[in-house]
Amino acid sequence: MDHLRSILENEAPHLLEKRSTKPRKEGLTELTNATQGEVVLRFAPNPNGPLSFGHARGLVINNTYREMYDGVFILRFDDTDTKVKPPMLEAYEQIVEEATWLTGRAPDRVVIASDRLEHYYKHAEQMLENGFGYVCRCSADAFREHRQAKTNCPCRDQSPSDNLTLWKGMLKGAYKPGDAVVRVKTEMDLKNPALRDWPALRIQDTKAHPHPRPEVGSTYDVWPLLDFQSAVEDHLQGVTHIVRGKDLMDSTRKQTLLYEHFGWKYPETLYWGRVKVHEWGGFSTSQMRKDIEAGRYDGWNDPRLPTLSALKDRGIQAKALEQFWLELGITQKDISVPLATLYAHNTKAVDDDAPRLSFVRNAVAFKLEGEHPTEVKVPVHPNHQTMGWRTWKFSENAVWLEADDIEKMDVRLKEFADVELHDNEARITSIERHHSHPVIHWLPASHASEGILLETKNNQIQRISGQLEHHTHEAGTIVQLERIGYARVMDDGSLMVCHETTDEP
RNA sequence: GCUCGUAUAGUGUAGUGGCCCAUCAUAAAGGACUCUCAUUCCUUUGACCCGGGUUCAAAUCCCGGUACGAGCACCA
Repeated sequence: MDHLRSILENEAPHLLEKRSTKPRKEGLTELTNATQGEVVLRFAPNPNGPLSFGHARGLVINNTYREMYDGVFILRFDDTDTKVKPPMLEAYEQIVEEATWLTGRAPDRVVIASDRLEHYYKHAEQMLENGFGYVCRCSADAFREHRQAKTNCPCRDQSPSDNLTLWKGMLKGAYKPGDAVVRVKTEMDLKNPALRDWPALRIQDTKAHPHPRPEVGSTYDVWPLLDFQSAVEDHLQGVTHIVRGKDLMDSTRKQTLLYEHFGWKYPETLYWGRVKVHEWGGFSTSQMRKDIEAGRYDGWNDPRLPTLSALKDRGIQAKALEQFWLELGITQKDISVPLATLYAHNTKAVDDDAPRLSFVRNAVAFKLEGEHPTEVKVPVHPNHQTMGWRTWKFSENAVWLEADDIEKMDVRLKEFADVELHDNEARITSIERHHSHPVIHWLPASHASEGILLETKNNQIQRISGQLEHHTHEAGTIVQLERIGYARVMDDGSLMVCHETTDEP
């Protein structure tokens, strides 16, 4: 082999040159059967809480396809469970706002499932009339045995008119939750047990568990299950492509069977795998809700929580989230990603516009000794002088230094002077930079006030007090604290570290 | 248990039989620039789960194994 190579090197070196590599695919993979301008996509969260980090994937991917194909993006609230995962009234509005923030535009259409029960009823009736659905009065346990044994349950052979009568009974409240359910007829010997005569609508006690939307409240007792509601709604809205988690694969199969009964064409479907974040592990809206109610967290935008609002409050940009999710793309692999990747995107999104600011943690006062100018000018941003200058005038010779820095004897006060430190005195040895002393950040007492820096570390919120440079940045501005990192100015004037760090276990 | 799905550097990802001694990002290490431990730039390290088969040719196709994940709810 080596011999051959040496021959080639002499005789035909061009054969050894690396050929140019295939261009790397840009953006998301093409959708199958997609026509420009005719793609309809939807993202359907349960409004049982505000959006979390994981939801951002659905929003970003669907919205990106919408842009690629000049299509329609529907935000749909699948709020058909009032007991196990009850919707939260405030979440409806918040989710629309968060989706708009993340994608940079409002959804083309907002659909609320609980507004559309009549449509689902109508299709349930069609199903019963045409004999591909039936009202089943078996208990869940009894049916489970039929499912396992591949045997028909006694209700399966009822005539359409019997089914319709029973259905009217369901609507009138003749049955309690669990006593009757509408099933879609498939085959009881299908290979996948999950698909066998799956349930489409059930009864919920909305007196005990009213729907939180006042216009719905306790009006209805018969509610569709996700597989049915989603399938019918996708058809009604003309959805052409569905991108969703692979946990819903069986749902697709169930729904395809239903579509065949109705004679509809099922949308093209793409799946992604499960995503975990190293720092958070798994997370669920229901669990977060419990923890908040138990007082373990301080509301939905507690910085320790992986909600979109918490991320936003910490200064994570919509652009960074978008880049992050697009980079992961759509694979069915279950993955675990570090937050560092998100932070890298966020740094890129934020750095150019982040004014520099000095924050001296655990500040220690020093007296300045020696000749020096009466003011110092430091740039707002070292790479963009157009952003202006910060001017610090000395009204007294007092400066603040960080506790961790004062162990060093000789330091360079950034942009100012070389000093020697001892006994809370900082003696100026030179204004020009003569030595390679470590450069530290600092503040003149006349330009600093008490400040608080908030940082989440190891799932704890830490409040670090110190001296903060005077500034006029509005709440919401992302600044860079010199030698510390990016932080967001909060409403109360404190600063929140954007990119949390975790100690190695 | 049954059903379905997935396996490429530490983490993600590109790759659809020959442009592959495998792409890009991120992380790590080193360096340049810099009056920040920032930004920017450069360099280096580092991977096709295992075993068979098909083929002139396999990361790519087929079979088997293994690992991981999901579904088997009158949740979404």
